[in-house]
Amino acid sequence: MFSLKSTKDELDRIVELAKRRGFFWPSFSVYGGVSGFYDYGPLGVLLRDNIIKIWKEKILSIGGIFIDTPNISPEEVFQASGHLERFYDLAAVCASCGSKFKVETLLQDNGIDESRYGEFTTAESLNENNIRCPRCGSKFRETTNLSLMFELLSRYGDRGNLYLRPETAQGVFVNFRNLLNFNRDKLPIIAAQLGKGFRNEIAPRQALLRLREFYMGEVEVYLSNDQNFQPESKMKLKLLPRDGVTRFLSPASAVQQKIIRDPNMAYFIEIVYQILLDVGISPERIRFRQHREDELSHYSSDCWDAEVTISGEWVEVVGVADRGTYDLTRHQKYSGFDLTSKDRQGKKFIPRVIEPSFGFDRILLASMISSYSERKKGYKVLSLPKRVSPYSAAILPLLRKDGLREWALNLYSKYKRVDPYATFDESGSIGRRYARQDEIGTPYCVTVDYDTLNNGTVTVRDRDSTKQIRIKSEILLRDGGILTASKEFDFTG
RNA sequence: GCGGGAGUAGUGUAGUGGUUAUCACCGGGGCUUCCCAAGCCCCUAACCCGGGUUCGAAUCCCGGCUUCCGCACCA
Repeated sequence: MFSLKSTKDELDRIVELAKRRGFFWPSFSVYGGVSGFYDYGPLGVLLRDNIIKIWKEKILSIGGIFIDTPNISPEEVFQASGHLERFYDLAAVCASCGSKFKVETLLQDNGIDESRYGEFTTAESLNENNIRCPRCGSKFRETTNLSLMFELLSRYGDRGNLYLRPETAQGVFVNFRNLLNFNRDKLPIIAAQLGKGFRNEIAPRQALLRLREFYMGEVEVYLSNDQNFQPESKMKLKLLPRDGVTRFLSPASAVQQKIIRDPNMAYFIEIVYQILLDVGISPERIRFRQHREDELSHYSSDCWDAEVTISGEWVEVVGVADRGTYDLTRHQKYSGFDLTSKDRQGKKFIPRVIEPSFGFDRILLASMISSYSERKKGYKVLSLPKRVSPYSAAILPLLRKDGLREWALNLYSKYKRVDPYATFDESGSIGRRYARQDEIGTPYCVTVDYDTLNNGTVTVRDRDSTKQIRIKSEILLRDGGILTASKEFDFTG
């Protein structure tokens, strides 16, 4: 997965810009920092919210509903989900070199049946069976739990521990009954949740690519037993199925050709693709890769990842997993609660679940990287889609004198009432201000100049072409502000 | 978590035992300027943290933290 890295690659460049301009910063840096955590700065918050809004509106547009459940969950949930079992790796620590190895792997490497796992939970048991450190050949000192879940110190009565959720999905599963009632017993249901997930990564790295606390948007699609979803568009996308042969197909033809087995999966792959394009990731950077059998997580029977190329690596930004009936079956078993639905004949069944799971921090990074380009002498431009950019417009006085500043400030305060996503800048030369706005992706700069004083017109500069038009300033003050007005702008002249 | 590199203003850097700690960009103020990081003047701002060696440490040593590269991990 990892490959060559140039001295100053695209990830480095974006991280440098992001830190400098206030998109994101490493957390707790005044105390030396803690790896795996990043703070969003003022521009990052706006950018992230815009990206999430696009996601949310797309999910709503296909009939989705949203819920919001706690970050903290009791042990029962993760016993049922299988996370406790799968997230608790036992590791052996070498007495000599201090290296840690998963006990499970050690057993495999020593040809010991893994079902005997329970016998090898202590360093003594490993040493007695002559299992030695693969690195230096020494004995093991101890075994420790490597938990990928954050466990809270506060316990939940005598019912076990509390954990920070490693995924938001479980909150949607345990609410299945409520969701079914809400939807008047009808399937399919598209139920989504935006929230944070927490994983105690061993080696978080590469800024927002691997965080310990991150924004997820998980969509749990409960399928009915008959009519569900069919892919529609003819848009072709890059597919890399398990056979390793890359194809360029629409999801619909991929189903016909049996590249994607299930039309529901294909439909959501299509939805995911549209969202990624809408937030500004260029199609050449996107592919959908099917997981290998041995790569599938404990709950899924099929999975297609949306991957984006960043600094020459393919990075997962969305996973579209077929979770089958795994989660509801488990929760029904562990809770004793009826989590079935009824088909038209009144027969009970547990619905199958398709899950598109979005990692917004990575999507944000991919969007920035994909939008980044340089003009002359290091002049940087973020060509983010208009609706994604932190600011919709910057209002600028050409000069600070002769009443231009006052005029611009007045326009700014009126403009903020129709569109609060605007900024004002009067420092430095006009060229410098255009450069600043280009660098943070502001699509339009509105400049108040001497003609404005005479006839109330302003210039509007387009970020991508740097061309300008002149319009009456009142046009900007209509509902929707500049993003609506811009539909009638023509910068080609 | 292991092994190896590296941590100096907001950003990128120079500095190999004694410097008012370099330079550039950014940022701020002023002059100028009727549209694309122009020019001139001024200013703010840094040696990751803790111990040690030394008369003296940004510099050498130890530990921690962070970061990068590789390995492992990424349910």
